[in-house]
Amino acid sequence: MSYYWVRVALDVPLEAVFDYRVPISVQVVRGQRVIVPFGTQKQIIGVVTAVLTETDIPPEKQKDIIQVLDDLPPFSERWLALCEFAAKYYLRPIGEVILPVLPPPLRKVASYMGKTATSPVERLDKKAYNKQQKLEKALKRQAKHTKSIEQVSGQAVESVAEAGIRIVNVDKSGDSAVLANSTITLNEEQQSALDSIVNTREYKTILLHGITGSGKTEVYLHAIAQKLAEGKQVIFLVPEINLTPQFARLLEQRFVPLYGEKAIAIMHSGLSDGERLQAWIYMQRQETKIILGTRMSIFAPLENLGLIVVDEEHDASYKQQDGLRYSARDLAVWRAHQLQIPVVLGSATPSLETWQQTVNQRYTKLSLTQRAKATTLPNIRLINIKKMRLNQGLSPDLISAIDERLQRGEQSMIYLNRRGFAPVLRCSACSWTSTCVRCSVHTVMHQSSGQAPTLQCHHCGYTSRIPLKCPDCGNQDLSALGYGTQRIEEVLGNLFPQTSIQRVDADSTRLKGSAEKLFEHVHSGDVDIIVGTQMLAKGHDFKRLSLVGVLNADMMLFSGDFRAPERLFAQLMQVAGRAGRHLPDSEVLLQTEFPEHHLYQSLVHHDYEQFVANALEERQIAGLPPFAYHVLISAQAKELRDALDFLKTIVADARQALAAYIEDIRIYDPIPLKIVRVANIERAQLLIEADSRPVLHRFMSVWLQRVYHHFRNHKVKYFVEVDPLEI
DNA sequence: AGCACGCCGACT
DNA sequence: GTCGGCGTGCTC
Repeated sequence: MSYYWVRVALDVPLEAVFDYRVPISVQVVRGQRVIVPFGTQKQIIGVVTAVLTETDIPPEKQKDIIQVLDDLPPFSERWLALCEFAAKYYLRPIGEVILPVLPPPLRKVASYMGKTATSPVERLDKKAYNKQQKLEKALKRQAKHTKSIEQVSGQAVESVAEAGIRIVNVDKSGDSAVLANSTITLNEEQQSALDSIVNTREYKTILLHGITGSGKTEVYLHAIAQKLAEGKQVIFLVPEINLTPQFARLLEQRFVPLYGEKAIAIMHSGLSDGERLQAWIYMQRQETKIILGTRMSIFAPLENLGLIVVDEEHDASYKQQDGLRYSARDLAVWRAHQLQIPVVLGSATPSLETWQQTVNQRYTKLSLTQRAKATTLPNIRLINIKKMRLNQGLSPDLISAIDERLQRGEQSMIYLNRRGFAPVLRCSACSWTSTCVRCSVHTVMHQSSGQAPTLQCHHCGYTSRIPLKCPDCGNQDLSALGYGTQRIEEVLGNLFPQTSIQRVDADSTRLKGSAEKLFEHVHSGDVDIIVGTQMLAKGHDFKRLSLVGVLNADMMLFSGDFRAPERLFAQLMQVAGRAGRHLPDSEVLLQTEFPEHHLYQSLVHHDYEQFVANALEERQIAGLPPFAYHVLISAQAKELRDALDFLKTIVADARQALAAYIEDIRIYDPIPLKIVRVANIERAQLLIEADSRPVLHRFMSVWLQRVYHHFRNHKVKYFVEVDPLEI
């Protein structure tokens, strides 16, 4: 028998490619999934990246593929090129890109090995078919009874069927295309931004810089409508799962009547395997017109894209923090370039990387400077708390401002980025503070209504009861130090006993789906005061909100890395933007000990451009991104020493063996992470910096090959991150 | 990353 | 004797 070979991408962390033998009678093409044997025990699913007429693998090592999976069309060249680029750019093997982006049923052998040995795709199709049959029967039955009613109501009727699927009777004859967009008229700025987007017929990255409330969403929706009308597909990225429901509603309202249910797919990590598979199938069969979702949606296998939208492009959530550490925003720009289509990056506070690209004319900047609704920007006031006596963390100004809102029947929001009751428990007699046994951090005191207080570690999740006395000196007077959302909720409850207070943080929204319910509750208007963390800052449009109080902003001012101010400014702009979207005389009160700080001064004047000019100048002087490029290697081990030694060893190797490459590269000293130990693992990191990205990449790929082959050490695990956000 | 293989100590 | 601890090496 004669054979040929295929190169298969596998989800294994190995810097190698795997060639398998295929009998000539079996057809396999690039982009197809195959089941192959791996090692002595396992069978795994891989993706064919090349078809070969020969291989270097010695014959005794060669194995045959087990099965070719053809339940979906093969992945396209363009899609594979996207994955190949991502693999190369983020310095990972191709299999670690391709397989993890697939819904689990498509990449797990188990889903093909059941009793009936069918494919999960077929099973889902069958299920959908049965549902459809059941539905049609039900509709027929219903039609008999309700014929007369339908005649009265005339046209499109929404009906909820037994099977739980919503059917929309599409009225194809009517002028619903006009209807879909005519609901809101654009102002001049919005219109000209829209024109600029929809008239683009080639690659262009457009920064849509619009203050909160300036109606970016409306511009997106109009642009999407236009591209869909041209028969194109659209990717719409949002930073987090929380934001998908509200955008889904908007998109469904406008586009389901025109294009049907399947036209909109949702994709995020909160979906079940089945839901993800279903969305993926519709996409790969090109039935989807719009994919709305979080970062993973940038890998949507759509073939006829006309536009990519990245909302809140500055948001750190676009960067994946484990596995393949990709930036969905950056891949969006790459994909737009590949396809020669426009990509819109929207933000009120663009990242410095994006802004700098508009300065050097690589990206096009479009600005929305007016609030779409006729409200003014909130007045931002800095409360100098340096010499002020606070009442349980709250300044008198803030308390009376809240009181005022209560009198007027308006909503207030207290924002503090710190969940729990108090950040630490302390012994008033000795120096004991509550710390985690597994991590080098303080444990946080938690105490919410009716529940026993606990100490929790926010890094490893370890939870314990509150000690009755100090473990060091036996003193019984332990005090909760500082304020978290739970404590502020309690304080507000005491100050304003008759009011309805809702806390919104990771703890109050822990259960699946409860976040959405909670936000609905807030929107319903029954809530007078909202207390919460950054979950509140993003996207939500609270109609009755006219006061935002910000409590611990200073904490972020000097903490963390060189990007901390940028993040803080974006966060504060965003949270300030919650106020006064609908009500006049709205204000933001920010408690700070440094009111003269230029960041706060820019904030008071709603002056992002001043802030960004300042920040860019600082970055340029310091030789930091966006004027330089970073790669970060982090190492973990039981003992910090081992992690540091590993990093020192590979640096020494680079200096010795790669002297030719290293000339324009700056390698910093390995350092322990600020939080050295998490879950009993100690961590260190190494920053590599260069002024040229190609130079940095060339060096890194050569170096990492050496590290992989010569310094594998089972005591130390290491990760490589290109363009790290936190260093 | 898994998984097997292999070489040492503790237990029925 | 054998169960199982995890160091070492391999996966087409």
